[in-house]
Amino acid sequence: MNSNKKKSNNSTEKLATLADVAEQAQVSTATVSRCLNSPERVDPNTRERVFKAIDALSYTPNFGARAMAARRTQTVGAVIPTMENSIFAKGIQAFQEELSNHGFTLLVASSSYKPVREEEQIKNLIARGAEGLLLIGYDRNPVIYEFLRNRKIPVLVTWAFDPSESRPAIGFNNVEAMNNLTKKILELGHRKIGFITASLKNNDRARNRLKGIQEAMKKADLPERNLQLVQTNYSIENGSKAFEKIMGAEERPTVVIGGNDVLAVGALRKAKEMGFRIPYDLSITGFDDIELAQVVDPALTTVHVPHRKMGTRAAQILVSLINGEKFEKSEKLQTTIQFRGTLGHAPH
Amino acid sequence: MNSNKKKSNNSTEKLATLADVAEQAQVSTATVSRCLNSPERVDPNTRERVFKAIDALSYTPNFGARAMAARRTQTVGAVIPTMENSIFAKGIQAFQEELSNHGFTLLVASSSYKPVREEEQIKNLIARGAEGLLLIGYDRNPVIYEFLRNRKIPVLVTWAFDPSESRPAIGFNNVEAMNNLTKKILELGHRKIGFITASLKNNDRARNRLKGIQEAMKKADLPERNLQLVQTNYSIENGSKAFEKIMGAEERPTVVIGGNDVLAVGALRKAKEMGFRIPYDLSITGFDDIELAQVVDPALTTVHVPHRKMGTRAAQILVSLINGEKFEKSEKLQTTIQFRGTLGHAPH
DNA sequence: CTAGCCTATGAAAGCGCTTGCATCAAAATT
DNA sequence: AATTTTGATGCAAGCGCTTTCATAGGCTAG
Repeated sequence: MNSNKKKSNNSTEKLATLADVAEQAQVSTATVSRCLNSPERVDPNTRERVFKAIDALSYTPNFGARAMAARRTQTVGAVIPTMENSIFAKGIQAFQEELSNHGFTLLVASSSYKPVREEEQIKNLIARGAEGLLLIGYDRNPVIYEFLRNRKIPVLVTWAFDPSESRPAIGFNNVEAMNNLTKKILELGHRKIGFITASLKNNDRARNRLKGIQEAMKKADLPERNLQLVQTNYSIENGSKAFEKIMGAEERPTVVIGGNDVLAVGALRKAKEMGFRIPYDLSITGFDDIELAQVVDPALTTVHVPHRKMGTRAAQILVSLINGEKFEKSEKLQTTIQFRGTLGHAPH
Repeated sequence: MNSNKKKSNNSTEKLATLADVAEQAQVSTATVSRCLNSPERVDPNTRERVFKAIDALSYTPNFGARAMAARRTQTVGAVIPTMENSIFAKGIQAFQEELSNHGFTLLVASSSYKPVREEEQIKNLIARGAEGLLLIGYDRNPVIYEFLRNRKIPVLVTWAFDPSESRPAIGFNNVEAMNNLTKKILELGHRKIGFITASLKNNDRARNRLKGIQEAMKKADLPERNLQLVQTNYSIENGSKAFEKIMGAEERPTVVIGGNDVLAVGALRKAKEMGFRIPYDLSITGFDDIELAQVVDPALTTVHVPHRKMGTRAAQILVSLINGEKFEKSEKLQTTIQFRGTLGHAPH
């Protein structure tokens, strides 16, 4: 039946391809391709014919084929721990906006704070052609870094900046940020501290925040047992539970530091439920300064992180890395303490 | 934007391909491919050799090539209005989890509530091989639906259920949900209502929520002018501003309904700032029941939406649609009113 | 022993695009 | 008028994979 080489284009059967467009517009596929990728290189008349054909067939390019032929995808990937709360939302939003200014598309995936899942997602993004990767924090299996290095995929670490690490990063110094906050807390007379943190395992940011607290306490000659810490997953509910646990202990702290705002807000809620008057009976602090922090009552004293700026710069750096520009020095962003209503003097 | 620079030499050595693996393992590419896709069809000894080679070369498949050859991507796309607040987060999370149970990958994109942007994103997802699409709400350019129909891409509408629409959907009835809430509000004696909503344009959910309010008011013989409405973009800040505006009017309402929790929380914050005692002087309600709602003080009375369930079912339905199963009846999920602390009797 | 059937594998034809090189007519230069 | 340059286009070779079809042995059954 089909001895004819030219396939008759039955438009209800298959999707239009570049070749179909070419045929319809009476040009070669090369020309159609050029219309799409560098329109200025084709004659206006031809161009018009081609676009008309594209329209008529409601053709859309096939990304996979394009990527394969051009060996370029113009996409970068990001793996964030979670999308469920908005900790990363603002930064990623800015990242994405800036990326698109540079003609790149962002693919986001989330790892649920699980290293294995992160690894899967990284591979998946690579398979999908990500030309660069944004990763949160430094801490992950070296094998993965090696893998990425072999593939020559630029990686930018963010949400953290550690002067002792050499790989490209843009973020803030978690030790320092928490250290500053703790100093402030100690100045206010607090001597017993509770700390609700994410699991310290596989999480350099959480570990460094802890370190910041410990260093400040040490400097103030406070013994380690004055720090009571509980690890839990990030969620308001878990923050509440952790708070209960801390307050169930023999010697109650006068201040509870949340490893992030979500945890702190959970603690705050439970504290109010339990009848604590914040900040008179007890102080609470957070970290990140997400919207949540401004909305609770009293509003949360927290460490402000320049999310948007971080995202924007991250995009710029990653793009330049992809374009083969030389390794720029990692960038440290400044955090500030955002004083609001939940931090006060230690009760008498 | 690019290209006036010499391209960086980033590949002296190339990445391992299927062919490389084949050579290394002394088999044909067909066999390697089979090892990857249906291992049971190749001899255990051969298989072992192949996997050893894969490992040795740290080979990873190229998604684009695979997609092109197999004409199958096992991915679905979703376009949500925003990632910035967590309105869609929970549902999408569940959607994604269920999808991966079925061997599918999710690609998410956000439209910032802009139709044009949504259209772009839809095309982008299609170009990337999405085999099915999850879209929020019904309201969009028919051309887009037509486009999708031509391409035979199943589309599932969610976050809304409208009995008068015929396309597949899973969600809740926005009219009804808001109608129920309003009835409750009227029962409490309120007669003047403020409504802060997202822009009604291009947003059937917002329009239907409004409709729900109007119908309830009509039934109670309240004139239209008893409803004061302001449209704004979703953000806490905008909620606050809108609230101010409403309260600046001549006749103040005794209850302010937020089109969603984010707006309601903004209103609540401003209300407290302005000295209103909630709910004694004024009632406020939200919609969605996101975490935010539980955390403010007083906690927000809102319409609870079964986010996770919606996401999970959406995944199941979409997968079955992709597998060519026949159009199932759209599914309506039940919303409930979540009474908390911000709704009370109208001040006398 | 031979026909018939598996099973494990390979050869090769695409999938839909980009791009280097070749071509050719028209414009610019001599 | 002859030559060179330029601009617009086509040809065809891949890009890295899957999959049909063919083939070669090894078994089973008669």
